[in-house]
Amino acid sequence: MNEESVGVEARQVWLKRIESLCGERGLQLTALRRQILMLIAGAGAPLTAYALIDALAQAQGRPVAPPTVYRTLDFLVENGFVVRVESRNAFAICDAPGHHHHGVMLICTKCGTTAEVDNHDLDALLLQTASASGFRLEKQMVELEGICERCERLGPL
Amino acid sequence: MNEESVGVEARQVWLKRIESLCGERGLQLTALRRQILMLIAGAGAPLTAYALIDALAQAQGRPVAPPTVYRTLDFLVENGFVVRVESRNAFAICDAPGHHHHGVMLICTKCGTTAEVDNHDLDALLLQTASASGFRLEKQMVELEGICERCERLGPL
DNA sequence: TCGTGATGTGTTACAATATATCATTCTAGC
DNA sequence: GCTAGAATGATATATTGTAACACATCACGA
Repeated sequence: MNEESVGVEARQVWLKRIESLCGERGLQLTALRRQILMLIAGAGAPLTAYALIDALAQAQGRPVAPPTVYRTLDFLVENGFVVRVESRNAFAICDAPGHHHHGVMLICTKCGTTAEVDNHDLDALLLQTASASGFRLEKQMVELEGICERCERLGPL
Repeated sequence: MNEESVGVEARQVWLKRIESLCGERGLQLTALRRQILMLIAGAGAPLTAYALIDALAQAQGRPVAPPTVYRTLDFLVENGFVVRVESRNAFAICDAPGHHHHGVMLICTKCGTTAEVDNHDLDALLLQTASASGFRLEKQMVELEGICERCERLGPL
């Protein structure tokens, strides 16, 4: 359906980055966590927890229970390695790993791919918008749905 | 837990506005739809579908099945009378009813209340951010979590 | 008047997403 | 090796959402 979202080499670089962050922070990048990271990175689009459960069961030849996967996802999200796409109940790689998520998620309704973009002005404006209402901002979620460039080019159908 | 989000009179005005929009557009504001609108409007915070199911069962003295409620919510969301809060799987009134939702949702993590604010600059910036990536924007979801002014004033606890 | 189609609601069954709880295993550091 | 904390396994269940079909109502033209 989709080409892979990141090339194999890019994925390796990205994983290295996460490994080193884990080193710095004293976090354990266990086999399971690594495996889930690579599954998400290798998918062309965000994966749901249950898609991961299936993929893991496939890969390991035995069932993996939901709590196991959700816990791992919690870890990955908390540490900014993965982002939860709220409007899809799915998880995507965070391509500025380690920062707490702070970007805009562009979600193509045709092919399902997502792209993350950062925009400092936008962040500032969101903060200002919140402050103007006396609201102390702690976490932002910006998800935009539409048609990605590639699908737009490929035309209708 | 919460005071009501809108006073009774304000709620009436708001319902009138929706009634007239339905008139203009040839939509039927049936008893069930009206009842669900009022339940959402009367709650201090967004309601989940199942909270509505319970409330309706209470009010009507007989069970109401999920599809009934979800269909009604679909109608209300499609027509811009209610907004779905993605990060909470819940539904809140849209206080510029009839426009397709386009605002920023401020969600207090302490008391659970939400407030909707519009910001034209923000919309423009989002559109620009999407365009810059060749993305054709169709729908935006901006949800900000934090502490609302009231909870901030009332202090820790 | 009688269809007939469009719309809204009821009902049953089930699918998909997520969490609570307790048991077990692993690992780092002593 | 021991032990405390972290990570994972396992079972059960809670929460959120849909598919599919039946029934009811109403407007409108034959």
